[in-house]
Amino acid sequence: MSISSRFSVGIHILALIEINKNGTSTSEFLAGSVNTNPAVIRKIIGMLKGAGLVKVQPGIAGAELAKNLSDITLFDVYKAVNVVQEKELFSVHDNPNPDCPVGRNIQAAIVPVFEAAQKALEKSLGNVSVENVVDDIIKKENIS
Amino acid sequence: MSISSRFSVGIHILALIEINKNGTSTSEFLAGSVNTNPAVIRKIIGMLKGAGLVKVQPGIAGAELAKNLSDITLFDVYKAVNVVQEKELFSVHDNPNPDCPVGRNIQAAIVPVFEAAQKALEKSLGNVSVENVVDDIIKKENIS
DNA sequence: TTACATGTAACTATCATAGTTACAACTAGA
DNA sequence: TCTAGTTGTAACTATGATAGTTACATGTAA
Ligand code: FES
Ligand code: FES
Repeated sequence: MSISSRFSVGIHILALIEINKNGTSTSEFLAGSVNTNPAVIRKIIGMLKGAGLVKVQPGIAGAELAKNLSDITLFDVYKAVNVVQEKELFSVHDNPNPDCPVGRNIQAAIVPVFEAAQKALEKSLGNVSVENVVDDIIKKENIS
Repeated sequence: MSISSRFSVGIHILALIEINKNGTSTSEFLAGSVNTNPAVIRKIIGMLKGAGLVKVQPGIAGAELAKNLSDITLFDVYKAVNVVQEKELFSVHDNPNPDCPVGRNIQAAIVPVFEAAQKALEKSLGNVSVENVVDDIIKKENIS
Protein backbone atom coordinates (compact mmCIF):
# COMPACT_ATOMS: atom_id res chain seq x y z
CA MET A 1 0.00 0.00 0.00
CA SER A 2 1.09 3.49 -0.79
CA ILE A 3 -0.54 6.90 -0.55
CA SER A 4 -1.43 8.19 -4.00
CA SER A 5 1.09 10.31 -5.87
CA ARG A 6 -1.67 12.86 -6.33
CA PHE A 7 -0.20 14.27 -3.16
CA SER A 8 3.31 14.76 -4.50
CA VAL A 9 1.92 15.97 -7.80
CA GLY A 10 -0.21 18.51 -5.96
CA ILE A 11 2.84 19.85 -4.19
CA HIS A 12 4.70 19.92 -7.47
CA ILE A 13 1.95 21.93 -9.11
CA LEU A 14 1.86 24.55 -6.38
CA ALA A 15 5.62 24.89 -6.34
CA LEU A 16 5.78 25.24 -10.08
CA ILE A 17 3.03 27.86 -10.24
CA GLU A 18 5.08 29.89 -7.79
CA ILE A 19 8.37 29.50 -9.60
CA ASN A 20 6.69 30.23 -12.92
CA LYS A 21 4.76 33.19 -11.54
CA ASN A 22 5.91 35.44 -14.36
CA GLY A 23 4.61 32.97 -16.94
CA THR A 24 1.30 31.23 -17.53
CA SER A 25 0.85 27.86 -15.84
CA THR A 26 -1.49 25.96 -18.14
CA SER A 27 -2.30 22.34 -17.52
CA GLU A 28 -0.16 21.46 -20.49
CA PHE A 29 2.81 23.39 -19.12
CA LEU A 30 2.44 21.78 -15.71
CA ALA A 31 2.02 18.36 -17.26
CA GLY A 32 5.31 18.85 -19.07
CA SER A 33 7.15 19.30 -15.79
CA VAL A 34 5.36 16.56 -13.88
CA ASN A 35 5.59 14.35 -16.94
CA THR A 36 2.03 13.22 -17.21
CA ASN A 37 -1.16 13.94 -19.08
CA PRO A 38 -2.77 17.42 -18.92
CA ALA A 39 -6.10 15.88 -17.97
CA VAL A 40 -4.51 14.38 -14.87
CA ILE A 41 -3.23 17.82 -13.92
CA ARG A 42 -6.63 19.38 -14.47
CA LYS A 43 -8.24 16.84 -12.19
CA ILE A 44 -5.78 17.59 -9.41
CA ILE A 45 -6.00 21.33 -9.94
CA GLY A 46 -9.74 20.97 -9.61
CA MET A 47 -9.22 19.49 -6.16
CA LEU A 48 -6.77 22.22 -5.19
CA LYS A 49 -9.29 24.76 -6.35
CA GLY A 50 -12.03 23.11 -4.31
CA ALA A 51 -9.86 23.56 -1.25
CA GLY A 52 -9.26 27.22 -2.05
CA LEU A 53 -5.58 26.84 -2.79
CA VAL A 54 -5.56 27.95 -6.43
CA LYS A 55 -7.60 30.06 -8.78
CA VAL A 56 -8.57 28.77 -12.21
CA GLN A 57 -11.32 29.66 -14.64
CA PRO A 58 -12.78 27.74 -17.53
CA GLY A 59 -11.47 29.03 -20.80
CA ILE A 60 -8.81 31.21 -19.26
CA ALA A 61 -5.31 29.84 -19.53
CA GLY A 62 -3.29 29.35 -16.40
CA ALA A 63 -3.71 28.60 -12.73
CA GLU A 64 -2.70 31.00 -9.99
CA LEU A 65 -2.12 30.68 -6.29
CA ALA A 66 -5.07 31.71 -4.14
CA LYS A 67 -2.96 32.08 -1.00
CA ASN A 68 0.55 32.83 0.02
CA LEU A 69 2.56 29.60 -0.08
CA SER A 70 3.69 30.14 3.49
CA ASP A 71 0.05 29.71 4.47
CA ILE A 72 -0.29 26.38 2.72
CA THR A 73 1.05 23.38 4.62
CA LEU A 74 1.60 19.97 3.15
CA PHE A 75 -1.28 18.85 5.33
CA ASP A 76 -3.53 21.30 3.47
CA VAL A 77 -2.47 19.80 0.17
CA TYR A 78 -2.91 16.28 1.53
CA LYS A 79 -6.46 17.08 2.54
CA ALA A 80 -7.16 18.86 -0.73
CA VAL A 81 -6.22 15.97 -2.97
CA ASN A 82 -8.09 13.53 -0.80
CA VAL A 83 -5.51 10.78 -0.63
CA VAL A 84 -6.54 9.56 2.83
CA GLN A 85 -10.01 9.70 4.31
CA GLU A 86 -10.62 11.08 7.77
CA LYS A 87 -9.77 8.41 10.35
CA GLU A 88 -9.35 5.81 7.66
CA LEU A 89 -5.64 5.56 7.08
CA PHE A 90 -5.81 2.10 8.63
CA SER A 91 -8.55 -0.22 7.54
CA VAL A 92 -10.04 -2.49 10.14
CA HIS A 93 -11.65 -5.75 9.13
CA ASP A 94 -15.35 -5.50 9.76
CA ASN A 95 -17.79 -8.10 11.04
CA PRO A 96 -15.61 -9.67 13.71
CA ASN A 97 -17.41 -12.35 15.67
CA PRO A 98 -19.63 -10.78 18.35
CA ASP A 99 -19.67 -14.06 20.27
CA CYS A 100 -15.93 -13.85 20.89
CA PRO A 101 -14.56 -11.57 23.62
CA VAL A 102 -11.82 -10.43 21.29
CA GLY A 103 -14.06 -10.10 18.28
CA ARG A 104 -16.58 -7.92 20.03
CA ASN A 105 -14.01 -5.58 21.58
CA ILE A 106 -10.95 -5.33 19.40
CA GLN A 107 -12.29 -2.66 17.13
CA ALA A 108 -12.97 -0.32 20.01
CA ALA A 109 -9.55 -1.16 21.43
CA ILE A 110 -7.65 -0.56 18.22
CA VAL A 111 -9.34 2.36 16.55
CA PRO A 112 -8.15 5.03 19.00
CA VAL A 113 -4.57 3.85 18.58
CA PHE A 114 -4.87 4.00 14.82
CA GLU A 115 -6.36 7.46 14.99
CA ALA A 116 -3.54 8.68 17.19
CA ALA A 117 -1.00 7.35 14.71
CA GLN A 118 -2.76 9.01 11.81
CA LYS A 119 -2.86 12.26 13.77
CA ALA A 120 0.89 12.04 14.35
CA LEU A 121 1.43 11.63 10.63
CA GLU A 122 -0.79 14.55 9.77
CA LYS A 123 0.70 16.79 12.39
CA SER A 124 4.10 16.14 10.90
CA LEU A 125 2.84 17.19 7.48
CA GLY A 126 1.34 20.30 9.01
CA ASN A 127 4.77 21.44 10.16
CA VAL A 128 6.01 22.00 6.62
CA SER A 129 4.70 24.64 4.22
CA VAL A 130 4.88 24.54 0.47
CA GLU A 131 7.04 27.63 0.74
CA ASN A 132 9.56 25.56 2.68
CA VAL A 133 9.61 23.14 -0.21
CA VAL A 134 10.06 25.91 -2.76
CA ASP A 135 12.88 27.43 -0.73
CA ASP A 136 14.55 24.06 -0.64
CA ILE A 137 14.22 23.68 -4.39
CA ILE A 138 15.72 27.13 -4.98
CA LYS A 139 18.57 26.38 -2.65
CA LYS A 140 19.37 23.11 -4.34
CA GLU A 141 19.13 24.78 -7.72
CA ASN A 142 21.57 27.53 -6.82
CA ILE A 143 24.14 25.18 -5.41
CA SER A 144 24.27 22.88 -8.37
CA MET B 1 -6.13 4.48 0.00
CA SER B 2 -6.06 2.53 3.20
CA ILE B 3 -3.49 0.41 4.96
CA SER B 4 -4.37 -3.29 4.66
CA SER B 5 -6.49 -4.87 7.33
CA ARG B 6 -3.82 -7.56 7.62
CA PHE B 7 -2.51 -5.25 10.30
CA SER B 8 -5.66 -5.23 12.41
CA VAL B 9 -6.13 -8.93 11.79
CA GLY B 10 -2.56 -9.56 12.94
CA ILE B 11 -3.25 -7.74 16.19
CA HIS B 12 -6.47 -9.67 16.57
CA ILE B 13 -4.69 -12.96 16.15
CA LEU B 14 -2.05 -12.21 18.76
CA ALA B 15 -4.64 -10.95 21.23
CA LEU B 16 -6.79 -13.99 20.74
CA ILE B 17 -3.95 -16.45 21.13
CA GLU B 18 -3.24 -14.80 24.47
CA ILE B 19 -6.82 -14.81 25.69
CA ASN B 20 -7.26 -18.38 24.50
CA LYS B 21 -3.97 -19.54 26.02
CA ASN B 22 -5.62 -22.46 27.78
CA GLY B 23 -7.08 -23.69 24.52
CA THR B 24 -5.69 -24.47 21.08
CA SER B 25 -5.63 -21.62 18.58
CA THR B 26 -5.97 -23.32 15.22
CA SER B 27 -6.37 -21.29 12.08
CA GLU B 28 -9.98 -22.37 11.96
CA PHE B 29 -10.61 -21.19 15.49
CA LEU B 30 -8.97 -17.85 14.81
CA ALA B 31 -10.83 -17.49 11.54
CA GLY B 32 -14.08 -17.93 13.43
CA SER B 33 -13.34 -14.93 15.60
CA VAL B 34 -11.95 -12.72 12.87
CA ASN B 35 -14.71 -13.90 10.59
CA THR B 36 -12.69 -14.84 7.56
CA ASN B 37 -11.21 -17.84 5.81
CA PRO B 38 -8.68 -20.06 7.63
CA ALA B 39 -6.28 -19.76 4.70
CA VAL B 40 -6.18 -16.00 5.18
CA ILE B 41 -5.29 -16.54 8.83
CA ARG B 42 -2.57 -19.02 7.93
CA LYS B 43 -1.00 -16.55 5.54
CA ILE B 44 -0.90 -13.85 8.19
CA ILE B 45 0.34 -16.24 10.85
CA GLY B 46 3.12 -17.17 8.45
CA MET B 47 4.21 -13.55 8.41
CA LEU B 48 3.99 -13.26 12.18
CA LYS B 49 6.09 -16.40 12.41
CA GLY B 50 8.65 -14.97 10.01
CA ALA B 51 9.03 -12.01 12.34
CA GLY B 52 9.49 -14.26 15.36
CA LEU B 53 6.24 -13.30 17.02
CA VAL B 54 4.52 -16.68 17.06
CA LYS B 55 5.42 -20.35 16.98
CA VAL B 56 3.63 -22.73 14.62
CA GLN B 57 4.55 -26.08 13.16
CA PRO B 58 3.21 -27.93 10.14
CA GLY B 59 0.82 -30.62 11.16
CA ILE B 60 0.63 -29.53 14.78
CA ALA B 61 -2.58 -27.78 15.69
CA GLY B 62 -2.38 -24.34 17.22
CA ALA B 63 -0.23 -21.25 17.22
CA GLU B 64 1.52 -19.95 20.31
CA LEU B 65 3.14 -16.69 21.24
CA ALA B 66 6.90 -16.61 20.82
CA LYS B 67 7.35 -13.58 23.05
CA ASN B 68 5.68 -11.87 25.90
CA LEU B 69 2.98 -9.59 24.54
CA SER B 70 4.42 -6.66 26.46
CA ASP B 71 7.46 -7.03 24.22
CA ILE B 72 5.47 -6.82 21.01
CA THR B 73 4.49 -3.34 19.93
CA LEU B 74 1.97 -2.55 17.23
CA PHE B 75 4.91 -1.35 15.18
CA ASP B 76 6.37 -4.86 15.35
CA VAL B 77 3.11 -6.29 14.04
CA TYR B 78 2.92 -3.60 11.36
CA LYS B 79 6.39 -4.53 10.15
CA ALA B 80 5.64 -8.23 10.37
CA VAL B 81 2.58 -8.17 8.15
CA ASN B 82 4.28 -5.95 5.65
CA VAL B 83 1.51 -3.46 5.06
CA VAL B 84 3.82 -0.53 4.30
CA GLN B 85 7.25 -0.73 2.73
CA GLU B 86 10.21 1.05 4.27
CA LYS B 87 10.12 4.71 3.25
CA GLU B 88 7.28 4.09 0.86
CA LEU B 89 4.18 5.14 2.70
CA PHE B 90 3.93 8.03 0.27
CA SER B 91 4.42 7.34 -3.38
CA VAL B 92 6.19 9.97 -5.43
CA HIS B 93 5.55 10.26 -9.13
CA ASP B 94 8.66 9.23 -10.96
CA ASN B 95 10.20 10.63 -14.14
CA PRO B 96 9.62 14.30 -13.47
CA ASN B 97 11.09 16.52 -16.16
CA PRO B 98 14.83 17.00 -15.61
CA ASP B 99 14.76 20.12 -17.76
CA CYS B 100 12.51 21.87 -15.25
CA PRO B 101 13.97 23.38 -12.06
CA VAL B 102 11.05 22.02 -10.12
CA GLY B 103 11.02 18.67 -11.87
CA ARG B 104 14.67 17.99 -11.20
CA ASN B 105 14.57 18.97 -7.52
CA ILE B 106 11.19 18.28 -6.05
CA GLN B 107 11.81 14.65 -5.28
CA ALA B 108 14.84 15.47 -3.19
CA ALA B 109 12.89 18.26 -1.53
CA ILE B 110 9.88 16.18 -0.70
CA VAL B 111 11.20 12.76 0.22
CA PRO B 112 12.74 13.76 3.57
CA VAL B 113 9.48 15.36 4.63
CA PHE B 114 7.56 12.24 3.70
CA GLU B 115 10.01 10.08 5.56
CA ALA B 116 9.71 12.21 8.67
CA ALA B 117 5.93 11.90 8.54
CA GLN B 118 6.14 8.15 8.14
CA LYS B 119 8.54 7.99 11.07
CA ALA B 120 6.07 9.94 13.21
CA LEU B 121 3.38 7.45 12.36
CA GLU B 122 5.56 4.49 13.14
CA LYS B 123 6.83 5.93 16.37
CA SER B 124 3.26 6.35 17.49
CA LEU B 125 2.57 2.69 16.77
CA GLY B 126 5.70 1.77 18.69
CA ASN B 127 4.30 3.34 21.84
CA VAL B 128 1.56 0.75 22.19
CA SER B 129 2.08 -2.93 22.93
CA VAL B 130 -0.28 -5.75 22.08
CA GLU B 131 -0.52 -6.29 25.81
CA ASN B 132 -1.99 -2.82 26.12
CA VAL B 133 -4.61 -3.83 23.60
CA VAL B 134 -5.39 -7.05 25.45
CA ASP B 135 -5.69 -5.20 28.74
CA ASP B 136 -8.09 -2.80 27.12
CA ILE B 137 -10.18 -5.66 25.78
CA ILE B 138 -10.32 -7.31 29.18
CA LYS B 139 -11.31 -4.06 30.82
CA LYS B 140 -14.09 -3.43 28.32
CA GLU B 141 -15.27 -6.99 28.73
CA ASN B 142 -15.51 -6.76 32.51
CA ILE B 143 -17.41 -3.51 32.48
CA SER B 144 -20.08 -4.62 30.08
C1' DT C 1 -15.30 33.48 -35.88
C1' DT C 2 -11.28 31.22 -34.56
C1' DA C 3 -7.95 29.31 -31.58
C1' DC C 4 -7.06 27.61 -27.38
C1' DA C 5 -8.07 26.27 -22.29
C1' DT C 6 -10.61 24.25 -18.80
C1' DG C 7 -13.83 20.77 -16.84
C1' DT C 8 -15.49 16.12 -17.18
C1' DA C 9 -16.99 11.83 -18.63
C1' DA C 10 -15.88 7.39 -20.24
C1' DC C 11 -12.78 4.03 -20.87
C1' DT C 12 -8.40 1.18 -20.20
C1' DA C 13 -4.42 -1.11 -17.95
C1' DT C 14 -2.30 -2.26 -13.85
C1' DC C 15 -1.98 -3.50 -9.24
C1' DA C 16 -3.10 -4.75 -4.28
C1' DT C 17 -6.46 -6.68 -1.33
C1' DA C 18 -9.25 -10.25 0.40
C1' DG C 19 -11.28 -14.25 -0.23
C1' DT C 20 -11.79 -19.08 -2.02
C1' DT C 21 -10.61 -23.73 -3.26
C1' DA C 22 -7.54 -27.34 -3.43
C1' DC C 23 -3.90 -30.09 -2.15
C1' DA C 24 0.76 -31.61 -0.66
C1' DA C 25 3.40 -32.18 3.56
C1' DC C 26 3.31 -33.23 8.17
C1' DT C 27 1.98 -34.90 13.03
C1' DA C 28 -0.13 -37.55 16.43
C1' DG C 29 -3.14 -40.88 18.07
C1' DA C 30 -5.83 -45.16 17.32
C1' DT D 1 0.73 -48.42 10.02
C1' DC D 2 -3.36 -46.18 8.92
C1' DT D 3 -6.37 -42.24 9.72
C1' DA D 4 -7.98 -37.79 10.88
C1' DG D 5 -6.83 -33.36 11.29
C1' DT D 6 -3.69 -29.32 10.57
C1' DT D 7 -0.35 -26.33 8.43
C1' DG D 8 1.76 -24.24 4.33
C1' DT D 9 1.04 -22.76 -0.38
C1' DA D 10 -0.30 -22.25 -4.92
C1' DA D 11 -3.69 -20.85 -8.12
C1' DC D 12 -7.52 -18.45 -9.06
C1' DT D 13 -11.40 -14.88 -8.59
C1' DA D 14 -13.74 -10.51 -7.47
C1' DT D 15 -13.35 -5.98 -6.14
C1' DG D 16 -11.65 -1.47 -5.96
C1' DA D 17 -8.13 2.32 -6.46
C1' DT D 18 -4.68 4.42 -9.30
C1' DA D 19 -2.97 6.61 -13.25
C1' DG D 20 -3.35 7.41 -17.72
C1' DT D 21 -5.80 8.27 -22.20
C1' DT D 22 -9.10 10.08 -25.43
C1' DA D 23 -12.79 12.90 -26.50
C1' DC D 24 -15.66 16.63 -26.21
C1' DA D 25 -18.74 20.23 -24.34
C1' DT D 26 -18.13 24.66 -22.27
C1' DG D 27 -16.04 28.94 -21.95
C1' DT D 28 -12.72 33.02 -23.01
C1' DA D 29 -10.50 36.35 -25.67
C1' DA D 30 -8.14 38.07 -29.59
S1 FES E 1 -11.92 -9.34 13.72
FE1 FES E 1 -10.70 -7.67 14.11
S2 FES E 1 -10.35 -7.88 16.14
FE2 FES E 1 -11.53 -9.58 15.75
S1 FES F 1 8.07 17.33 -8.58
FE1 FES F 1 7.19 15.51 -9.08
S2 FES F 1 7.28 15.60 -11.20
FE2 FES F 1 8.05 17.44 -10.67
